[in-house]
Amino acid sequence: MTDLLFLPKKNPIQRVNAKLLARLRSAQDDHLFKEFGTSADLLDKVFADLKLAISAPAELSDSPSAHLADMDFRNLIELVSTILQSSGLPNESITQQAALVSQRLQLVAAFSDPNAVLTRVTKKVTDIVRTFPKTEKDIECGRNPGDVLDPYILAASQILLHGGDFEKAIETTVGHKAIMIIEGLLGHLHEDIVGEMRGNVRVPEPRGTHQEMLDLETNPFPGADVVQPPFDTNSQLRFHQVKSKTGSAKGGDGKRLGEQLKRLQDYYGGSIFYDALIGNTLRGHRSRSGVERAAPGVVVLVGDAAFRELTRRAVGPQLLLRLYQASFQQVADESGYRVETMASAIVMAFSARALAAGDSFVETVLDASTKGPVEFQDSRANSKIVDTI
DNA sequence: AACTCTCGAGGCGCACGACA
DNA sequence: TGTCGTGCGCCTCGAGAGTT
Repeated sequence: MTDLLFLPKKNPIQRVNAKLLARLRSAQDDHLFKEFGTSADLLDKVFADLKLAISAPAELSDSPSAHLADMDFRNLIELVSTILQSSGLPNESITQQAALVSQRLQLVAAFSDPNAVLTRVTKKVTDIVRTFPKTEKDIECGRNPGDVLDPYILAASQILLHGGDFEKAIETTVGHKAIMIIEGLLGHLHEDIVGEMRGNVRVPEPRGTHQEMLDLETNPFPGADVVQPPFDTNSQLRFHQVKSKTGSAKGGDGKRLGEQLKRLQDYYGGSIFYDALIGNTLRGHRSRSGVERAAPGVVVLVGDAAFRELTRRAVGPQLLLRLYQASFQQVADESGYRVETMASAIVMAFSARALAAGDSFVETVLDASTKGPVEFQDSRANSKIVDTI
């Protein structure tokens, strides 16, 4: 059994389940400066990945790898262009190659295995895009039978937003639903991707019962999304709760999450962070005070400041965008999903139904969203729902 | 195995009290 | 009186637990 480095043997973190312990241990070695001593080493790796027969210029052998890895994307492209030029690459291909090299460099800086991450993200996005609404069934009822299309919102959208145009209102409904699906996707994706970055370990909470109970074997880090084990004698064990935006946490969440973070700190030591990736100010933060009250000493971060701690790079937001853009484009090309196409098909279905019932569109939605057998609608007639349809 | 239920997550608009 | 900080409710989905 290997112990985690830079932490006392008696720290309970040494006794978390073996699989997780191994991931924590390997994260301790997974750092840019440990893999690449100099900027030249880093650039040579990128050239090799892209099968370019070019070597990094000698002067980069004197600069640490972080120098290249932390360059702003535009400056990086400029530098790479110069290097490619002096390497004798034909002028016409330099712009494109410089962009490719720079993108790859940012990915290598962020992940030890960028290809695997890109594949996983693309698969996840593909799966989610498949669930975008396509038929009238998809917008009439969510996956929970209780989530039906609101006919009053639909009427408001038709009349207030689209000058009475029903098809436009359906487009908005389809788009709104798709956006909500995307919100859910990205919220989870951020946590996953940040957890896969160098030096980090993603620690999802187990589902089901006892989600909040700390158990070294089954649930060692309740309240943390990402754990950063120390990478040298001067660094600390760090626990992060990661949110997309400051407003994501609902009332009471700050308090609950703060209590959990506090418990982790009391048990394992180290420092605790409450991060929101998107946001440029702490003003208007909905749960800052809640988390601070419950966990005095917690570090609350938004935007760049959060990315700096989570990615240990100066260009964290760019790293994430690079990955997403590559993946979204690929999935869009394959799926060909268009809100307008879906909406017009859905309106045709509604139209047939309204015609059959001799009603207007919204009227049929109103019926579908409010009518049902009494035993489905009245708890007095329904001690236990028996689906008889 | 397939379906349903349940709980908690996501983001946002809104209300309300504190404060300048 | 206007702005800010903070928490709640709404509507959505995901996924484990429970049921058939």
